Amino acid sequence: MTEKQENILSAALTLFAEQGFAATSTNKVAKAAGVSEGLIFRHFKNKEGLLAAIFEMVTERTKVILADVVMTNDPKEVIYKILELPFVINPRDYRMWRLIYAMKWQIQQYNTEKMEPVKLAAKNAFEKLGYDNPEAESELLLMLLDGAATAILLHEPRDKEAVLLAMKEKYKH
Amino acid sequence: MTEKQENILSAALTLFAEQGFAATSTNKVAKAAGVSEGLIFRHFKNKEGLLAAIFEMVTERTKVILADVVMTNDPKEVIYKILELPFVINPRDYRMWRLIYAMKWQIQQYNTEKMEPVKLAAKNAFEKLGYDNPEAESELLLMLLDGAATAILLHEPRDKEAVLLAMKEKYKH
DNA sequence: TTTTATAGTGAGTAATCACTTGCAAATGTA
DNA sequence: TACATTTGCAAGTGATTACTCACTATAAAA
Repeated sequence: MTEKQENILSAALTLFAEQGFAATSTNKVAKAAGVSEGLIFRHFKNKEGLLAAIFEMVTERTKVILADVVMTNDPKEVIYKILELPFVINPRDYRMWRLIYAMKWQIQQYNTEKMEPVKLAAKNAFEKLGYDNPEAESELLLMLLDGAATAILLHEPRDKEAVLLAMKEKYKH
Repeated sequence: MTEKQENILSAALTLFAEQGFAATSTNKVAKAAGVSEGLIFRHFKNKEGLLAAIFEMVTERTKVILADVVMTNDPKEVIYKILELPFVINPRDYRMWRLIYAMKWQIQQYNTEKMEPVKLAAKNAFEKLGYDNPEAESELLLMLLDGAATAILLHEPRDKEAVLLAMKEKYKH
């Protein structure tokens, strides 16, 4: 991976996240990355290939982040760790997550699959804790996770700490 | 509002929701609506004007839907009605909501303002019920609402009824 | 009847789109 | 050194883009 390749990926990630994939021309990406437009196609074949490369990068990162949750044994800790996820995102990664969340509405497969192991871990935790309907509870937890992440990425709630506390409260017993 | 104007708005709504605003050409909209391309610009000035007209339509509809929640007095009923919102969406309105939720990531102002009265009603309800931090609780409730709506619009959870039940359970006391 | 206004068309327009090509410079590798 | 490969650029390509313009159709008002 040369420096210019990285520049292209970084510029594309920013622009795709800010303006959307379709609204971002390869010309804009090239200018933002400080390279010729042709180089994008040399390295990534076409515009979709560029998006695919970004998603590959993203998938690797998310695997690392989510691994900790899935490997946890204590059921209550699993739930708490899932709830904490959106609150411990590194602000440097915001553009990455914004891209993922925005693309969800255009491309289906990318997001749901990625969270499947988390959902399974949650379901398992709820089973261990004796919840009435672990399947529904895990579905609900992922909805909450999604909603919290959206709020943080879009309008940064005033008192994040208090919101997290209120969330955990709902899963005390 | 002539029939062709309505056709344009309806076709644009569908296409914008399915493929995104930027990825939908005015040519496509005209063909789907069965009118000449020029007519779009006669009635809506430009492509953004078309989007603005759609959002105006949408804003009127949401006002009607949300009015019922805001006018409710009993605090527990307010919370339940907010939670139920995503579950009682008319499937015919799915494309409308998908467009709104997708556009959230490109245009900021449209969505947050619209939910402000709901958030206020929720905060008021939590205050009446003696919750520790009504501000944080109302923020959390809106996150949950957002997450639930997203799940329903994107991948239609298996047992919606059970999820709603689990949600209400969290606000029993 | 003439005028005015609105609704609608279809063929343009310049600009921008994703993408290709030919060629030069840099970088390995023997 | 010589040669092969990769990296990079500039200048293209045809297709598509949002939008304009000159024009017609309909119909109500003057």
